[in-house]
Amino acid sequence: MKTELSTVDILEECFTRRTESRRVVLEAIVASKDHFSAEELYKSIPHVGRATVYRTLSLLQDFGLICRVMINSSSPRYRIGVISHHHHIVCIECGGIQDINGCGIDDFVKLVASKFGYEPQGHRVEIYGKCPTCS
Amino acid sequence: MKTELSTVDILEECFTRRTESRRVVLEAIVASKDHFSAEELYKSIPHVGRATVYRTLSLLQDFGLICRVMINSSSPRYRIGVISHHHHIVCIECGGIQDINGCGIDDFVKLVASKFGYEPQGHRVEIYGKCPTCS
DNA sequence: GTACTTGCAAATGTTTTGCATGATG
DNA sequence: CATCATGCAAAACATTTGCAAGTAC
Repeated sequence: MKTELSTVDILEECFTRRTESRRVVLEAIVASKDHFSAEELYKSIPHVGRATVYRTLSLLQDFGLICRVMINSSSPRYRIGVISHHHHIVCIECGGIQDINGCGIDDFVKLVASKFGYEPQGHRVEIYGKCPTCS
Repeated sequence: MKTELSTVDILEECFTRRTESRRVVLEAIVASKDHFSAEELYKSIPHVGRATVYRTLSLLQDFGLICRVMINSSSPRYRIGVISHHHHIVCIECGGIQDINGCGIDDFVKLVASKFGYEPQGHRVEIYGKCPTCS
């Protein structure tokens, strides 16, 4: 599974205009190890307006390059990853997020959805618990 | 599966004081068919202050009687139910939410968590798709 | 040059807080 | 009657929008 994102690729493919501001936002996102809030992102990059940060986040979300996760705070946090087929395991102690893939989740979801007559378009599976380090 | 909530029971068990405002808030929540936002709830009940609505929601969440779900809007929505073991299927068309239980989800979660060395404390599974009516 | 982007500031929306007043046990 | 809860208004945040100026293509 390669989540490697080339900022250049994204700039080329997703936006109609390649701009310095977007490049900076993208780099900050790619550099972020874990989840972040819009405001945190904004504060971490000087010289880029708040509105631009929010607008870029919104676009990236539309393109499915980042996704929103709700941990415990009231405001949403973002992280790199596709929202529509999203599953991770969250540590309630340190807040760390780890991807879980290839655990038969996709099949499981498909099964459950069809059981309810739904046409599955996406899913989100979040498991909360203490990670090995914290427990 | 009985999600039957007696407002009186809740008033008795969860709060140190039984008040009219809390009763009204609880009734509005129980009466709500589906998910709702804090603001919607506030507007639906006259004579109860906004702060009281938020405070009551917060308390009920602590008690695990309601849970927050993020659909697509930016602000969180609430619905009756336990957050720690929560799974539902959401229609992306009409926004309807349906509980999914007894599909082996608990076992599945336990399996995945242990695979990653996590001690599972809770989980959230959301499946998105079009419900039979909307598709 | 045209259309898309930006940054700012203001508008909008949401949630929390301080505090005097009122209700509960 | 002590304590907890309320309602209001203000404060604190978070997000969106309007718009003139700047930039990419």
